[in-house]
Amino acid sequence: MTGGRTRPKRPTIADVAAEAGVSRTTVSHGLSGSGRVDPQTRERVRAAAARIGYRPSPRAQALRSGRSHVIAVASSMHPAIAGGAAHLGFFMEIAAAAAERGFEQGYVLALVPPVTSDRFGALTEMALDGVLVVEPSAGDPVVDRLRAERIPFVTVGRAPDAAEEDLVVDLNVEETARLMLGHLRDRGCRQVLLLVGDQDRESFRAARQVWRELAPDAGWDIEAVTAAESGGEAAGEAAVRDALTTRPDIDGIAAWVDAFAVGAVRAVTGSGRTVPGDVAVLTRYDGLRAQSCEPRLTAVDLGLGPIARIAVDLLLDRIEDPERLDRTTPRSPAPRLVQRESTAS
Amino acid sequence: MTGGRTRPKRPTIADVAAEAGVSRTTVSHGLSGSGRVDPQTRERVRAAAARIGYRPSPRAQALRSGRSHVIAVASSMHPAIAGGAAHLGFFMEIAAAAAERGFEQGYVLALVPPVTSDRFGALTEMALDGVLVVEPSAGDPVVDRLRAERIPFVTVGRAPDAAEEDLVVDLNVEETARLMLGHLRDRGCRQVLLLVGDQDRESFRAARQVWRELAPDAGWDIEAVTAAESGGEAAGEAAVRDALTTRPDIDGIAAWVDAFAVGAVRAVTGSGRTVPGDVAVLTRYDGLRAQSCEPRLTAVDLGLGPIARIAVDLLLDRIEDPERLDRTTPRSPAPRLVQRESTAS
DNA sequence: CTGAAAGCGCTTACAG
DNA sequence: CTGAAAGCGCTTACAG
Repeated sequence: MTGGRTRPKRPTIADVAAEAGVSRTTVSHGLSGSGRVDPQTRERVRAAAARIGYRPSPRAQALRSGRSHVIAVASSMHPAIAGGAAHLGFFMEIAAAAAERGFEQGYVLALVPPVTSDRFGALTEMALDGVLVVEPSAGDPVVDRLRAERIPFVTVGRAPDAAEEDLVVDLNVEETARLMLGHLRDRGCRQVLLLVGDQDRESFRAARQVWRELAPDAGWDIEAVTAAESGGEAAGEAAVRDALTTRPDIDGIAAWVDAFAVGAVRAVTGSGRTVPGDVAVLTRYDGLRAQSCEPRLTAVDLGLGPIARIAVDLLLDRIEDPERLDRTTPRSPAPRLVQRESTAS
Repeated sequence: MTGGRTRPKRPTIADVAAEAGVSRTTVSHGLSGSGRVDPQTRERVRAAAARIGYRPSPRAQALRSGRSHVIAVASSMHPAIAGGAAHLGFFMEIAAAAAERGFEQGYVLALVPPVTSDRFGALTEMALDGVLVVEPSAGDPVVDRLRAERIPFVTVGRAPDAAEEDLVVDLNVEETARLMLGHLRDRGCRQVLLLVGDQDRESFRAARQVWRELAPDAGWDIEAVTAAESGGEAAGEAAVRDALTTRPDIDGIAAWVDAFAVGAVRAVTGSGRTVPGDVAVLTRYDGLRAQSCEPRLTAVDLGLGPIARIAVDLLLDRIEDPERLDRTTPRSPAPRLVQRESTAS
């Protein structure tokens, strides 16, 4: 008993085999339930495994099976938007729900932080079985990378340049746009400013399209305005400040990004106007930003939780059967307008 | 050329060896930079690898090295608190910062959702190199599990029953308690109610202790009140409603959980009193909840981002050198009181 | 400087 | 029903 005690190595399947007096094959079958094993033998194997505290090595299983049981959620959105000052919002809400669903199914969900393109390589250095991509833009670098590396992925929201074979969970962008812009119209807004991000995303496209549909009858004639997604609240504020100078008749603002909406309120207030008295403001994503803004913002409940779950299930289907042809996606929950003070009449 | 095209298998190190006309050993050395390889040979290997699009298999590397390069962040806090209605808050703020730091270091961060104890087994079925545990309670089941499985972990905040050898990043609980309760005292509160969660956490202990220190001089004589962490805002509201009935002289409330603070404000308002006119309210964590509450809540900026980074670095040190004895932890940033309307004089 | 061989810990045809 | 053997794709002593 001289010499330091060596750290006890964790038992392997060979140890169980020795303990139970059977082969490794039989241990594997006995423990996993695959193949036919005599019930008595199986019981012996189980007991032996329990006795020595055996737990199969996930790393070995991963190599053998090609599955790491790790999925990830990624976004090409700029950190200022994806995370926000307090690192919260759209992205994290999806991540939290996806993590929960994944865990239920035996997968762990990794958070890929918003990174610059030179770090995308790292994405494929990790053993990811699949990836959820949140609101991809046209030519999204994350999507490109995933496609090139043949890593299964599902987009939450359709990329404007989505390929036929891409798996997509719809964000109901058109319906959402109708809810928002229809609300401003019904409320009687005479001149509605549309404020979207500078990336080419499907939700922005839908916003523009629906705006154009409604504009003629409603008498709206302002061009949509764009703000840098990387600019966050300040960018939204600047854009609206400029717009109000050029077009003092604006009495409604639909800001597609919640950070922009907060900036929009500041710009309106800063110009001596009131919300909603002089200008009504609403935004798409009903997160804490919308709820914490003063006044509280009318926004859309997109059902991000259920949507994230659907996306995870779809991704796991694809991972577990990469050849399946069925690409029908369960319907996403319908978006719902949550009216608050910012558009009160 | 009959038969369907078979899916091209991704190249392995053997393919590179063949392409470059060297052994697998040399490819491995050449690509990783380990061992000595003739520069010319190395270049040939690099070129061959690039030509056939070789990427080392992370799963094989994981088995060989025992490192999956996946770390996780977990919490035993109840979902209602850890996640909250919109799935945000304390936990996610730490997760976001930790994910960023981990990614920089070549690790991916997984989100372990708040789960019931019967699912903790799943924790060890995943190939995790290490885990960050957020604010463990005494007897925390996640910590127990990790210890039993010898999985490296770092706690963010000290467990009341932390072992000597545990790695801990301090949350400065005592300093935080002094900031909060000192502020209420300095503001002139005559009777301060302390509201903490029903789990045994270090931060709650510090709150009680500092309260007891200040109470004699300040003339405070109410026992601290506890609310079920699983009850969220409603639990906080109920607890404060009861307290106000028994002790109508309460003019200050320090709610250690932000959800409780929101409930506290409701209870105060619901009793016909005003915040901060009749009762001042403050809370520990300065998240969106504190900022979005009406009125906005005085709270403490704990520096969760920097703290999460420190925790990740500590965890990776431990993972990469499990035997190291040095347990000194970098100092966490000092907490800072953020004064808002809820405690205005 | 280069390579043959062992081995990380499993699972899965394949024989018996 | 049970087991010997191959193999997933690497890396690392060890020889040469």
